[in-house]
Amino acid sequence: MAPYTDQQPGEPGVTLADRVFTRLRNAIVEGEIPAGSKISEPELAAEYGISRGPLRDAMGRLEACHLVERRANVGARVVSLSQEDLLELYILREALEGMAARLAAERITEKELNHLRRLLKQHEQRGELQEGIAYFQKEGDLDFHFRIVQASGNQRLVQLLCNDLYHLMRMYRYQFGMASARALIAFREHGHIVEAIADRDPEMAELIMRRHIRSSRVNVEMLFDARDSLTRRSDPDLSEAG
Amino acid sequence: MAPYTDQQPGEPGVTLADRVFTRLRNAIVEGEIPAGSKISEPELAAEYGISRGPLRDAMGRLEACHLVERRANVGARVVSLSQEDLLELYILREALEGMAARLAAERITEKELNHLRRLLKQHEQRGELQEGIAYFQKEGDLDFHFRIVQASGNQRLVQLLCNDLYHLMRMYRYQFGMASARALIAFREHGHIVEAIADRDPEMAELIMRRHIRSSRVNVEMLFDARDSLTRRSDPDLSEAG
DNA sequence: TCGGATCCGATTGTTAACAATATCAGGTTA
DNA sequence: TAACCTGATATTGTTAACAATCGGATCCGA
Repeated sequence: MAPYTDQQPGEPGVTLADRVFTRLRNAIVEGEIPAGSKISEPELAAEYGISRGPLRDAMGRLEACHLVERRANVGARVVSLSQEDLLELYILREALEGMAARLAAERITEKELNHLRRLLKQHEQRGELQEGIAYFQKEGDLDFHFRIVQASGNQRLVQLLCNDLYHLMRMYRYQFGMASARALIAFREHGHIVEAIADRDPEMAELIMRRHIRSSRVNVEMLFDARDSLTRRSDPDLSEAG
Repeated sequence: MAPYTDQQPGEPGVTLADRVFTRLRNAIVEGEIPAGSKISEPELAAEYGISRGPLRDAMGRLEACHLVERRANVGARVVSLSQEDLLELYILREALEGMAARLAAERITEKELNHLRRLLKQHEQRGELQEGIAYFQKEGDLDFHFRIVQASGNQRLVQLLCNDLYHLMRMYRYQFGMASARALIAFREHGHIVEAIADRDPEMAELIMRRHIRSSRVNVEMLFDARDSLTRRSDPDLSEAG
């Protein structure tokens, strides 16, 4: 299981609300509860065999990590992912992970560095890259980014990226299924990032990390544009309807 | 009232939990409820004239913005601010607001630009700067940063900075009372930032904003170091005790 | 036929009582 | 004396019932 998912599914997790929160988050991220769908409190409570109290608690936390949206006296819905929002996420990651790479280059330990190298080697040997799909879908990519952020030593950075943003990224991947020819390129860029960090070159590490994430964003942007023009061609209504 | 506080104190705010959340957040940020103090649910509930349900809801939200920390079956405490944590916050701001300045330089409207210029002029005319204290304490500083972030047009950036980080910054200011000789310098730097944005120079805008925030951080760091060496001299225990 | 008011049903927000857990004081034993 | 166990107490987590609000269907009038 990915290191940034803070709990095994079966693991206790002190309180009822804790456990339900973790289960719900997984269910939402992996699409088991569809994006944009309404969530009924009594229904879900019954399904999980608890009362509405702890469920509402869990819902509150899900709202805090932007996985559900609530309106008073109306109810909660799973967030519906938009292209614009995904692009905004990439902007945030560019800023935050760029800084994380810089800090990592300053403070990383030899042990963490070796972890990183081993991770890259694993990715290489698994032969996942040639197939293209796996690197993104199996979240080897996020694993890598996660370790860099941890190496930054900035707890607030770790917390923000790993508790909120990465789960959202995972959700987008499950929903949009982002496989692309960039897998191999991305893998090579990861190598360059590790090199810069190993060289203790903060400037370079930040620069490459930012370029890396920006390239991902541009790639996604192009995919969206392509898809948009396709759907527009097959749904001619959209281009004229008033 | 500062534009990033999303609600007037007396304003309804649809639900009980909403109102209590806002009131509690203010009380904590302004130090009315002291940092590090334990929070008793029954006690607070009685004080605010509500039951524990909505109070717990509010507490959950406060936990989400890192203003209180909870441990299951033990209780909640107001966060206790540490120097390390404040420095971490500055790192985050450097990354995020640097990016915000870059985006603002790309997309700001003339209207927003005029707002910014007017704000600076107000700060100048009020003569708050000469006294040094006011610019930070009265939050003219945060008002300025807030507008830049808004001009970035990135909703996620806005949300993250204005709902969480700025409230924490305010809390630090109330608690540590950060007045410094940097007020006048900071004001001039704000001017340079607006210039870069007005020139539509994203690279420069980000550079200056980052340098601006980093200078604040270094300044705070020096203040801490000075204070530490002082207390160490007057509390000789600390330097030897095992 | 269309627009709007009104009622009904369902859902959410709130409350108060109940259960489970941790803290702390006191006593016991090595 | 110190460490450990034990029980009382208070606090939190959980539950189920109650109140308030919203959305939609129905009915009425123009």
